[in-house]
Amino acid sequence: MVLDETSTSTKDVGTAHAGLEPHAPGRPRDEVREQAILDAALELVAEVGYDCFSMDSLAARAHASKATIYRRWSGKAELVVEAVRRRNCDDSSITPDTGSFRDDLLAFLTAMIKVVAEEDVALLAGITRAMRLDPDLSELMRVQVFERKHEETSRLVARATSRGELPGSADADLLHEVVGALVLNRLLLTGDPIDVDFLTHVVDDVAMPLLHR
Amino acid sequence: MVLDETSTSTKDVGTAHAGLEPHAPGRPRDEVREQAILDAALELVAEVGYDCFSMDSLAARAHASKATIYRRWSGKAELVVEAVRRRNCDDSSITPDTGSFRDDLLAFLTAMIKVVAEEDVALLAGITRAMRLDPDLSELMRVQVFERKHEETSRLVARATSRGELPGSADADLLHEVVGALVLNRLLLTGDPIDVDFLTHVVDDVAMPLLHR
Amino acid sequence: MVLDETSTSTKDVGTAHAGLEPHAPGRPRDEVREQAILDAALELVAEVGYDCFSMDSLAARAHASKATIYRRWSGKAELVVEAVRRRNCDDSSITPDTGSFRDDLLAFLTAMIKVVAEEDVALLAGITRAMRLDPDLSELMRVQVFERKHEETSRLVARATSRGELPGSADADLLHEVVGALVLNRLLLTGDPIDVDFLTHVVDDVAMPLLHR
Amino acid sequence: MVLDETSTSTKDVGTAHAGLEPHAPGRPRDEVREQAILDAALELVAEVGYDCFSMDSLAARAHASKATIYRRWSGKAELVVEAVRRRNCDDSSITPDTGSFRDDLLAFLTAMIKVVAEEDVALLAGITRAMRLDPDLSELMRVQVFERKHEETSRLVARATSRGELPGSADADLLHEVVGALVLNRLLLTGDPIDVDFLTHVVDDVAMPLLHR
DNA sequence: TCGTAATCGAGACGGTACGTCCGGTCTTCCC
DNA sequence: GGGAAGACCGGACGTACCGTCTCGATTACGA
Repeated sequence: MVLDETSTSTKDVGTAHAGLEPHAPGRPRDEVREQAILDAALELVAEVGYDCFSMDSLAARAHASKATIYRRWSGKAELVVEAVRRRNCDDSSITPDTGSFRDDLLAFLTAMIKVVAEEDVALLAGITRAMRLDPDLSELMRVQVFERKHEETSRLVARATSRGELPGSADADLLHEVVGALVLNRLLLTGDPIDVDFLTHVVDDVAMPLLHR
Repeated sequence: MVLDETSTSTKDVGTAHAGLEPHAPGRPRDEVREQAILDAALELVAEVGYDCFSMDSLAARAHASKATIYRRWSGKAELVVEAVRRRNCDDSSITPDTGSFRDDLLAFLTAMIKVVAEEDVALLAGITRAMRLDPDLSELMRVQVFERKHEETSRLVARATSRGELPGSADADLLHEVVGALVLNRLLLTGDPIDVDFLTHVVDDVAMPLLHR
Repeated sequence: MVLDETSTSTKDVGTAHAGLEPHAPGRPRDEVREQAILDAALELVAEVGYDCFSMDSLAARAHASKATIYRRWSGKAELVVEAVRRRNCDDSSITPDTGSFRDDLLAFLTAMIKVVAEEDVALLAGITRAMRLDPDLSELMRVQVFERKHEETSRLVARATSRGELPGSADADLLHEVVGALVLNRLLLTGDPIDVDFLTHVVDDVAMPLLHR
Repeated sequence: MVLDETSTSTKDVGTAHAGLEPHAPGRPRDEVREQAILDAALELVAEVGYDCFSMDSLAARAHASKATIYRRWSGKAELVVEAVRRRNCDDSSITPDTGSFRDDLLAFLTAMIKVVAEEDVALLAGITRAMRLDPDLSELMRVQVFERKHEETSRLVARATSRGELPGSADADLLHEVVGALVLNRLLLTGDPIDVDFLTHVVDDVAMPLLHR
């Protein structure tokens, strides 16, 4: 399975190199256990932070033994990175189309917030320091949490431009940068809630003016 | 001085009721040691993060005994909070006046960056998770790092408005929010350098358009 | 052998109830570590003395963690005593046979002194206080240092009695008690050297008169 | 300097060897404090034992500062020794005279035991190690605890000799050595109680036979 | 009547060791 | 292979004592 490729991560020793493997001796690993461990890892990072989460507590929460964990990953860092990478990405958020770019953007942001909220911000807060030490983890996290929305933002802007709602100079990248920054600012620094009022403020006071020149 | 008010922090017993205090018996606490400990604490939080810094390493770095530390603070949390609160705030940054609001803003941001940079971002990253658990610490940190610039930003905008450079509708609070968010975004999430190019981008692509409507 | 009984000392839980023990769960204790710790303890006691040796230095020298040490022994005293108890007891001191009881006794005491000397007296002095708090410890130490010689003393006296050198009333226990006491007196109280002159004095002025009535 | 004289303390109680001493400048030491400290030290040793009593607790109980203590004695051992040395030696133990040497000796030992018991043995045990490091201390302790009885023993023996109860060869020194050793042996090593049975054993099985040849 | 100098109680100081606990890893059982 | 249990090393924890130092206050001289 390709799964092995991902799971063994970076320093994969190259065990599963074919596909017709005659089936390794002994009992095969339980994929269910693997996923349970990764899920528990994400929960714990969100709850207590990267530095403070222990393999003991992970084992307890995932109902797995520490031996089972260390059989798959070499340590905490590798485990967390893979957990972040494999997060369930149900980007089922269909780009809305209300006919008005402003309303589309507001709807999109509202939907996004539901996904990012609490869950991600805790993860982000828990992993902030680790990110500063590991550029790969940093990049991964950034892409995971924010970059996914980039493409959709571009789609939204392009559609509005083609409809003549926005001028050709409208910069989707800038929009993405600024909106993302404002959201992050609330999430990590001020701690104020991310609600409809805030999003309306973002859209009307920042996004729209910027896109119209 | 108000400083005394703040410095005696949380557990101020309220002894200092005048200035003629009858003076406690025994050898007085050494303020120098206190400051050395707080300084070392900030360094350590910046270097290894809140969760990973140990009282032993703090004692070693501050050339203090653990007893001396525990005599003043009950534990790590209390100590770090006070360390953050008492940081040296040499806000000697005189508001620049080049005649052009754009240049003033750019100069101001450039100066600000020199202060915030590295020093604060490491502290911020180290303390991010702790902030989520302690709203007071969060608020403290926010004020410490960002809020101080709020007033100065307002001054800048007011001057430009009175000179007719900016319209009366120019919103200094909005400017502060957006600029701060963009900087934070770079500091914590993307990790890209905060240089002149970036600040020019912020001023010309975001700040100026927003202020002119 | 009964030796095992004694060796597990005080806190023997009594698990070894046959040989088919159902076996404790988890990783078994490492006998090698145990021995390494005991060896290091004896070295340290010899080098810096009982009271100047710290559990930290012991852990460092034995390349063991303090947890490993405290898992087995409750403290320094208990540990050192077991180290002493388990040290290789090359009681190879063959009972001498010169044909004369007096000379046999003198030779025996001389040999004994070489073993007990310095090494044990320092330990004895260091542990005296601990002995007063823990009767088991006291008994252990007493047996270690003095009781071993009891049997041999008895043998010596029995042989002399059967040869007609000593009257049937000769009391080996009394001999052992008095001689041991005199030696201890010098070791701990007066500090005078335990040399041939002293031993001769003990034999001629005390032991012989007592045995002959 | 006279300072050295006073500061070396221990072995020099009566510096006031005339009354015309040039007199040191500054405030003279308070003899009352000195005695209060020594008294408190003896109390503490009796209550918690030599090794469990701390200089802090001593300072607290004597209402003295640690500086005051360390100004006079260099450490715990020296202090305790002086406390012992200076304690009220109501050697009022009138040498008994029952008409029989055996009964006199037994009565004397019984009286002696009451004095030495518990109080001294704890001190002895606690200080054993310190004694090994400081010969002066050792000698002091030895004289304090045992030597005082030497003279009385001699008197007893002399009287019995003159009465014809004991042969002229009776050796009082030997008696003192052996009896002292046997008592010490019980006190420190075996821990068995020092009761009438034991003293009778000492007198009848050891002392009497030795004195009669 | 001062000034000097050493005392006093109180307690902070840097260190060191304590015994406990936890984290990450390894090692044994048994299924 | 998998789970459970627990030993392993390392190291941080907070406490206690050590012996020294530093306060302000006190106390005796000698000027």
